[in-house]
Amino acid sequence: MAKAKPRIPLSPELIYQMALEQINQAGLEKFSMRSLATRLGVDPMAVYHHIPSKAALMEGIYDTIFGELLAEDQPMPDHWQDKLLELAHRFRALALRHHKLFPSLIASNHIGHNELKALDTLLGTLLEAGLDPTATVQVGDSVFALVTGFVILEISELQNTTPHTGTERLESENQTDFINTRTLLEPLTDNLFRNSFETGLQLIIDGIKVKLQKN
Amino acid sequence: MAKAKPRIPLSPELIYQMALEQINQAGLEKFSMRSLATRLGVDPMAVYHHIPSKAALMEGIYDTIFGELLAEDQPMPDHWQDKLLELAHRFRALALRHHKLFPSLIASNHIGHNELKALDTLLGTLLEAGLDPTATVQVGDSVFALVTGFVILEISELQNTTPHTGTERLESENQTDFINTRTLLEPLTDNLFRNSFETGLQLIIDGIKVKLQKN
DNA sequence: ACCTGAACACCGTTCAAGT
DNA sequence: ACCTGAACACCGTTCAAGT
Repeated sequence: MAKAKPRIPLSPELIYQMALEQINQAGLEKFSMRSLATRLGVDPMAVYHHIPSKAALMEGIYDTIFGELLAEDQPMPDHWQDKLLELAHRFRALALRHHKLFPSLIASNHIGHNELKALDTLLGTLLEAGLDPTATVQVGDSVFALVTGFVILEISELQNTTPHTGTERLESENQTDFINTRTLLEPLTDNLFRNSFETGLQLIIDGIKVKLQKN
Repeated sequence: MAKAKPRIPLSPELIYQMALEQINQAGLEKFSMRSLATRLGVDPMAVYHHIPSKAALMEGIYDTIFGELLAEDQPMPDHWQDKLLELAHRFRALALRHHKLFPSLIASNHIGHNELKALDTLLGTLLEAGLDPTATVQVGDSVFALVTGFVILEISELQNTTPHTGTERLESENQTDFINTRTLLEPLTDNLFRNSFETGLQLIIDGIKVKLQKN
């Protein structure tokens, strides 16, 4: 439990890193400016000399993890479809890696530098595909919405430790209700959202192709 | 500022209603068990005799607002495409009506009775369209993810009072960066997400049609 | 320049007590 | 049965003081 005192003096980057570690280990609920200071081996208020508020700290953390998205070793593929899939998969991997933080990131309304960079890459990819400017923005929003929605869904299940749309939840309901949900869910077992994610991406890609043919 | 004392004694339903009113007026940040009690004209701890914890209170509120989804006067249309669009539009309207609450609702991992009911209706609609069971679940997840992601995006913008993906945000960045985002966003002005939402839904509907033709 | 420590105005929740 | 009020163990943040 004892933490080594930091040889290096405090810096925003170090603080973001330590905060991230703590959230990954103990969860968001246990995370506070005070508990972070304890982990840093420092007075509760020392952090305020580097970061003005808890809100600013959170935004810094969000931007830090978004930095992982485009800083990966693998190069981006050439074709727009592959590029789109690659971006989506990286986003999903990022979200699952930081699943304790992600819901609050999504709920936050601040868009950081690195998130903007990722969005720009997405828009560029759709332009390459041949969409006109208006369509690019609208499809870009759709892709972003789909991917964001999926990771939220998936993380929500992850925390529940119940498979898919709440099978346990379902059992507490009247046996004759939710007939569709019941009959459809039972045959399926694992990797449900992974498969749905791929299906959803393909759905949008097919939709884009329909859109491209119309022009 | 003075609140009338409740003639009716406390009940979970009354508490949910008052909590919802307070959140709509003052926002989630100002909302607390203590401020709620003040509004109810009651001791801070009185609420605990009806609802065991703040977490349970929030879940109750979430379920209350989901109840609005299927309790509307208009009947559901017949054709699966119209039904899907109707459900999506109702969900969006619900989310915007309760935009101060919705991000935390999305982040919450509990699925309530009324939310499950809405999901069941969605799955039934896709079955009617002619999808097989596996496809129904996967497409259902996709629709849910898309719609959820969109309202999150839209609410996030709403709170920013900056149009779309952060135009103000963009101005604080280096002028030569984010070239795609810059050139695409400038010609567009209002109702951006509304249009993107319709485009996204059409994208998925077209994708579903492609899927149906494959069988 | 950087960190400390007391203090302020809050939280959610427990528990014994009142009616 | 239903509500109260003091108390506990926390929060984020301000500010004057230390080195």
